Amino acid sequence: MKTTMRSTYCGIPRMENCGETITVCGWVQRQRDLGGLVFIDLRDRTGILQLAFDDNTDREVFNTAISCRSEYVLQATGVVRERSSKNPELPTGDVELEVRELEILSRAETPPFEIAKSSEVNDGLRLRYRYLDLRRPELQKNLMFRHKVAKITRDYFDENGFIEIETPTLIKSTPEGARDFLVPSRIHSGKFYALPQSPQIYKQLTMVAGFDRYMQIARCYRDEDLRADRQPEFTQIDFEMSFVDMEDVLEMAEGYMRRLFREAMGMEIGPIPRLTYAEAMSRYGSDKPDTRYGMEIFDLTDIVKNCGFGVFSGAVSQGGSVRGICAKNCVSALTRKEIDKLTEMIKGIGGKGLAWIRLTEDGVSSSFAKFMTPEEMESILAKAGAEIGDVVLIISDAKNGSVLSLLGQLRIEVAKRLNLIPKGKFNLLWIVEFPFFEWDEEAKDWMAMHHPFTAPLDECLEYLETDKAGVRAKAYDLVLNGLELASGSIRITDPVLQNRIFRLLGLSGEEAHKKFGFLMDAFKYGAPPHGGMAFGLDRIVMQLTGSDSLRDVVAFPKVQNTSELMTNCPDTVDPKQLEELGLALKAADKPLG
RNA sequence: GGCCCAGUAGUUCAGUUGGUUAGAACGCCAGCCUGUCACGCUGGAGGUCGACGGUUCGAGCCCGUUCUGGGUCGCCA
Repeated sequence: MKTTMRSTYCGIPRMENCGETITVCGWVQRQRDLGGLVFIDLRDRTGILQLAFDDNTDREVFNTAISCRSEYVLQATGVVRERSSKNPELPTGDVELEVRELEILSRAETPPFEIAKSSEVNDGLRLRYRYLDLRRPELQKNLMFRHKVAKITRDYFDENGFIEIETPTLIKSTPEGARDFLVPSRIHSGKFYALPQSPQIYKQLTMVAGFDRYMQIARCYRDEDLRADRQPEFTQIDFEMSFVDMEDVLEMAEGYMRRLFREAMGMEIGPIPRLTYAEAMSRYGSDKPDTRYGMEIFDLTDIVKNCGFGVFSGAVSQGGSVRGICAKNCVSALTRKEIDKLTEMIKGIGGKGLAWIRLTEDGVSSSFAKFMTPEEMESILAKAGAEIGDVVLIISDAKNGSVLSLLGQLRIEVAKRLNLIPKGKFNLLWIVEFPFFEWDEEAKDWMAMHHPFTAPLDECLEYLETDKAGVRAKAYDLVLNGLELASGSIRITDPVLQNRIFRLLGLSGEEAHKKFGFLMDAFKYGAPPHGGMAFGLDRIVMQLTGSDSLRDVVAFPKVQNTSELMTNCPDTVDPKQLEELGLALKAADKPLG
């Protein structure tokens, strides 16, 4: 084979290059054989260039062109010339390459699916042939954008004095929160490493070590089930700073977002608004609200606490609440049938039902009006701000938290169904003052909502023991269009306070020492106050590219059952490997075959 | 672990109440064609209807089980 002597990319040539001799390499997007005339669209990661062959073309070159099929890899040398009929669809559409030399570098079988711009092919098939799927311009664009985001990220943190430090990926398992992926040790038979869920502890130790500002684009692993916005292995933009409090971290993160939007998107963003967790929950029923649309939650508890509708008054008397949302100008879209579907959805996620009021030109219809006095209905509509054309949806439950989270999900569902979500809009939002503790119904105990190294707000220190529900943390999330983009906190550096927290979380001194002793020890030797956060790189890229799934921004993603279809992993291993590790598999519960 | 959706040609899909030899478009192969760019025209090949079992005189269609893929709840400190 000839040595490759590419002089430029396919997407580059323009009118001003006419007359230049160039060499391009790429894949055949399409070959058009018109008889005495052949065109080949040659594609590389930068775009498409038309190769032209006619009766001035060398006979042998012409015959080679005729034999070219889709996805052959070619090297073509020729002269750039103006086209006699131009193609406004292509950036290179004013020119073509008058080919003098053509080499087939590699032939290709007919691919299992077309490498088309908008090919709607079964996901499984695409993933089995991911290397072909990745030839599609959208995916190439996404991954190149991802590279750009990573580049901007490193530049930003570097310019702000951060040092990228790699932390280990074979670490000690700390079975709290998400499940760890485990890696058996050969040398220490019966012992295991874990893959990190985040570099949390190590990055804190870099602070103790005096690096002052750390960052890492770090691969992280969680052995939990997948979602469209969740992969078992993912990438965090992780950073940590010493001698700071919350404001400093938020400012650094905000600067990063401003830089990213400016350089990657060409957009200027203003100051990022803040909501407390409590406010976010009561207004949006979510700790990651999508503020691109309104439909905020309002409270009807006081109005209906003594009303004749038992469902409402009963919920209130059991300590619960009655709240609603108002869908403006949706009465024609939200038919009785549509509301029935929403009711089903609410029941599917643990709700008891959905009460509604529809305000049409012909009057008010409602699922519960007959139980209410006219004055009560009047007050409800006033509170809802409802006018003709609106639909009010109301949920009651004996548990406040359930009412809010159900309405939060309903709000999203209604917005999706009615297309209320504006496109091309990026709403960033800080959520601050997260609760420190979270009641775990299953364990019947208080757990750390963020992680146990999170510092409580100074003013909450006095009632850590007495009012756990009221303790708030120096923890913060950054939300973009209803998706959690980043999360972080100021850490505890006082060993006394840390031990107090461990006790409150039900960790004995002994247990805490076994799990985190090295961190506690480290803090004895001069720990600077520090804090930081971590962004989800995959999620940032997903949002900024307008992708619906992480799969569109990860080169080789896993599917829902956490396997990877191209390489077919996970897979069984040789018994010899197991033996070396001192592992034996339990017999399958069900006989095979 | 639960729930919902999908699976018919290489791909995307249609397929009537269960009734003859399962169709279309694109792709593929062959021939023709000098300005195409989703080239055009003519012809052709290509199917275990995801798999297994059941009901029936007869199943792509009905029933059961199962596999695969997607979404989601649980889960994700």
